Amino acid sequence: MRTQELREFSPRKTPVQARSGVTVEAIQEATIQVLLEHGRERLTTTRVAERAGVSVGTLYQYYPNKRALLFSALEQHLSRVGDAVERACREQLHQPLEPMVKGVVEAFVDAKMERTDISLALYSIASELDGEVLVRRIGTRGRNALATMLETAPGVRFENVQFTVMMMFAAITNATRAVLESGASPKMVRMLRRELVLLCHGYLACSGTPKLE
Amino acid sequence: MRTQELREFSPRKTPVQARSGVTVEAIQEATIQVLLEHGRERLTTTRVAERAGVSVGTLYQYYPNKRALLFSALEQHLSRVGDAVERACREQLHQPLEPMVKGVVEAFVDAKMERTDISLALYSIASELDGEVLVRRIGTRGRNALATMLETAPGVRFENVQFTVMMMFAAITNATRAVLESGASPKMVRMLRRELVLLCHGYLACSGTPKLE
DNA sequence: GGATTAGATGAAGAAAGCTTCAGGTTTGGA
DNA sequence: TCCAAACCTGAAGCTTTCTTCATCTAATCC
Repeated sequence: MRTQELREFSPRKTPVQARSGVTVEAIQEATIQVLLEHGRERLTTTRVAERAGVSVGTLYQYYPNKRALLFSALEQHLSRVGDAVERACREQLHQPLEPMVKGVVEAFVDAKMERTDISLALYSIASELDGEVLVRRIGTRGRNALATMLETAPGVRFENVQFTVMMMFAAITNATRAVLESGASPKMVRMLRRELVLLCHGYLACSGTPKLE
Repeated sequence: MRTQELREFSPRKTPVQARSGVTVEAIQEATIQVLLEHGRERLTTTRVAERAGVSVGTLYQYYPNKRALLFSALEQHLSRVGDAVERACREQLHQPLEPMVKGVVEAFVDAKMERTDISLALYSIASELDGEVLVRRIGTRGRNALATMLETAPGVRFENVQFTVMMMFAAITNATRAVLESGASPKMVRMLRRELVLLCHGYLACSGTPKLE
């Protein structure tokens, strides 16, 4: 499954000359734009190509099929966010709960808000069959990093870290989504950051039990 | 938009005889089954009809088009959940925070778990263009009920109830979704209930400020 | 029991979109 | 300058799916 998936979605040709590099980037950007403007239902390869200023044939030289196009967009975005979260978790090892939460929330929200248009556009394709796989894969990566981090928190122990992390992760991702979908004004984003820290920290404080070192 | 939407999605014919009532129910059930088995991408009207044991023509006598079929399924489910939440909120007016949270969480989780297959199947179509509208509409209903309830909590005041509720709502819905998507074993569901109460109550306790009556 | 209405059928028309491929253009090195 | 490789084009084939409608069967009422 894994190999087949890679074969089905891997690019046909890697850009060599500069112009094709430009072309691929134009296609990627056009994918997002079309997704935002017309929605997933009405995203067609022809329309994406048109928007990118190239012909359909060109699109098919770099992506073996339509799903690969969407898959690639989602993959790029998700791994960027996943990396940011993992990095934040690594940096907060052995810190007290509060900075841990703050670091992770900050990293996640920042990563999502860097390109709000991309984040928004991709929600709709994340529910596609192949998208789900990616979301789950990267989600697991993030949750594992979170769990590992939490276990190093001094003075606290969690009964079931996996579950606790799942709850926290669900809250963080969906609250961020809600803010994105309601416009993501700077004020909203500021509130989101603050309230997410409150929520997660409050939860962890209730959920964890004191531990004697 | 509202009228047109109603026209486009409203049934063509209302069942009169008993046998057609059975037919419509079979179609509704088949929709869920096909959604679960094949996914939204490969849900076709022909397949649904086949699964329901009727012909396509019959399906089209009760639903003007494919989207109406999905819309109807989602609508039924969402309003059932929405009603449950509204009822719970009404019942907990003027109660302390803890029972409020408990009541709402219980009601929501119960409603979602009553038919886990339906809940699961519908996530994929909630992101359809028309689905989003419904989700938002019912979501707003739920959030308003929650806000109204919270404002009657004795001894607490919230700076920005709307935002607080949005956070809580996002956490509740997505944590439930995560549990559903990972199988929703009875043990998991029990933990979900408990942890959601912890999370929400912890958050509200941190977020609210004491109020002198 | 005959007429009227409700319900069911499924082949076929129509539309839409994905993908290919034969042939053209541009680039860059020899 | 010339050629091979990289790149681009877009009309057309192919497939898939939605939706209709002429026709048939079953139920209901008088």
